[in-house]
Amino acid sequence: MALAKESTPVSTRNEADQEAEYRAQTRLWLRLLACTTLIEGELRRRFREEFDFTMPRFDVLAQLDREPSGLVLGELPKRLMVSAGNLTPIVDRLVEDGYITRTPSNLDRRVQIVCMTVEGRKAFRRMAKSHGAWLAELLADVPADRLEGLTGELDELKGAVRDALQKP
Amino acid sequence: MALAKESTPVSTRNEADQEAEYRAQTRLWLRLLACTTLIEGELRRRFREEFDFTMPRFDVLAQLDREPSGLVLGELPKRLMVSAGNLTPIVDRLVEDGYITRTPSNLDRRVQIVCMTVEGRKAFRRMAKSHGAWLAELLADVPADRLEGLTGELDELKGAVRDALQKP
DNA sequence: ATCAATTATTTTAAGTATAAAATAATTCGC
DNA sequence: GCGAATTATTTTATACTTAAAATAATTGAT
Repeated sequence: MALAKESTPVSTRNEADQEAEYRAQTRLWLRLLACTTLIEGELRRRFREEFDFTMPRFDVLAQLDREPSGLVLGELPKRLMVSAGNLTPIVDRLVEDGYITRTPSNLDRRVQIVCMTVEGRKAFRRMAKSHGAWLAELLADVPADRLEGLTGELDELKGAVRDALQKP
Repeated sequence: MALAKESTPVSTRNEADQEAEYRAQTRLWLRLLACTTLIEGELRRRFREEFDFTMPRFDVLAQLDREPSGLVLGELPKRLMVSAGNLTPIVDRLVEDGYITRTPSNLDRRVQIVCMTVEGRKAFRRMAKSHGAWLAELLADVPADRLEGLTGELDELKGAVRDALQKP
């Protein structure tokens, strides 16, 4: 019988193999986490220092920048993977600071529409430019051809995880 | 001095290339962030549901599990990338719940030594086993040979980012 | 038209993250 | 040994996350 290395049924695999895969999966997860926290921490720090802004605040502006006519408030939590309860004070403060406006819809008075102000748009563009430059600085040593490949692999990883979450 | 990196003189690269690399870098970062938050969110949720435990609490136990004779309290923030101020209540509660002990050192009474209790060790092993199984479930669709390659690439990415942070 | 069910949003509460300031103990030069 | 500097830890303050409960407006069935 041939020693099929791939797709061997789990029942016929010895414990050592199982353990090895466990370790490989854990290593992958730890690397992923390390890379993300490293970059995220630096971006967050710079946002705070340069603009007194947090990432969620920036993310809200980023969404609104793509919607010149504004966005239904309830759409933001869906797009940003942020809970609605958490969004409220963030939007409150963005309104207070003059970056966005919040007005009730005429069609459905439960719904509120948030829209970027002119100054908000200007401020966002400035921050987005810095954001891009910071990322370029942090990723400067990653060869351009590697960027694409890694992005694709992460895309597949995301799909695999999402599928696994769908199953049960 | 310009903000952007200049491994190739800017003058010889056209703006479109520059923009393309910016976009590729941003895409990579967004994928990285998406994968991590997806997995992290699921692990966090299960930890809470199954064990009423948070990731930082688990991480502290994971560190102590490798140190049978205990660990100087001040060592934990360094290893876990968690601030000392934040660690205090976490350790407080682990002590309160009987997972660990905290005793002043004889040699240096400023220093406290934290050590896992027998029950703490047992509880940790149980949780670690679940953690491994959850990860295996989430990463089940990632081919074994891809695991290694991706881990290696992320290692290089981490190194590149770390180098970039060192420079200034 | 009215009332229960649905949907949108806000509030509340407990926990965690981060940074800065405060407190406490120790070490080292003198 | 004494006292300033260092180091360890805690406290404080602000912000964010999450889930659950509360509030408010609208829809749909009768």
